[in-house]
Amino acid sequence: MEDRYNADVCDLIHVHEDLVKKVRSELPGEDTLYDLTELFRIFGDSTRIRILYVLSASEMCVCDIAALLGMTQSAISHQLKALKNARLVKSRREGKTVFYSLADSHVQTIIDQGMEHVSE
Amino acid sequence: MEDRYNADVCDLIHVHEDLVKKVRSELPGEDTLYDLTELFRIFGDSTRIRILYVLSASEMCVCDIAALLGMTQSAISHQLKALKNARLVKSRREGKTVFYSLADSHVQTIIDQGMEHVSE
DNA sequence: TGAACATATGAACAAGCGTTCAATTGTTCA
DNA sequence: TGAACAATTGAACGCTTGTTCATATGTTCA
Repeated sequence: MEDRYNADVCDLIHVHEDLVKKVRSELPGEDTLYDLTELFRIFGDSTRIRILYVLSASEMCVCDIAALLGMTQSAISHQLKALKNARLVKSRREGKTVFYSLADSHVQTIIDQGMEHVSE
Repeated sequence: MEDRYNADVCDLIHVHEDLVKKVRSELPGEDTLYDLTELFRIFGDSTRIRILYVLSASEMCVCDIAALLGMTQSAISHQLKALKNARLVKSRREGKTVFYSLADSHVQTIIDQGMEHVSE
């Protein structure tokens, strides 16, 4: 918006101007930032985390996941859609049944890192 | 709740009983699951992600962060509190100023993994 | 084709969350 | 001490979001 980045906020600038420029230039773009935030937002729900955990053990159909987690089929289906939009799970239809599984290895890695953090 | 895990949901069980037992036993406990979800929920906001990005470049005071991101001091302070509760940032007071920085290396790792996922 | 099952979808409601605004706490220095 | 600045805090307001309920789509098999 403005040139002097903090003209109307701080009286004193604590960081060096060149550092500010560096940070500014290294900040990811709007859309990348949006994607990244959206990704973590998807992880930030216990139902979805539970689903991911279950799928890390085995591919599974909607109904089995619902049963395993003690939730309605509809709720699980809605969340699976969100997980699929975020490309965290993929699906495969076999007759009437749709099997879901983890999309790639990043999912497991991210969860594992999170677990490491919380269990310190 | 019940013994037969899907008595009232599916007509047909698609996964093996022993697998179900295995998944059930491997599911983290309630409180661990809560902590993990909470951690990712904190990452799932663009303001907080931006703050973490900024702090990955350098420790910085509240006012500088607010200026850099073009937001109010109050908004940033509220989010810093959330980040601190999640042990993602730490703070250090120097006179009137409070400097914030990333708490440990997990933060960077988790963000990096997320970035890898979204930029595929 | 039609009944039965599995999944998906849309609308609606309640709960949770981020920002703002106003006020307070904490610190420095004249 | 009191004025000035930095940061924190609490209440309130909109907006988002997860679940439920009802309904629709898709598939199989008699």
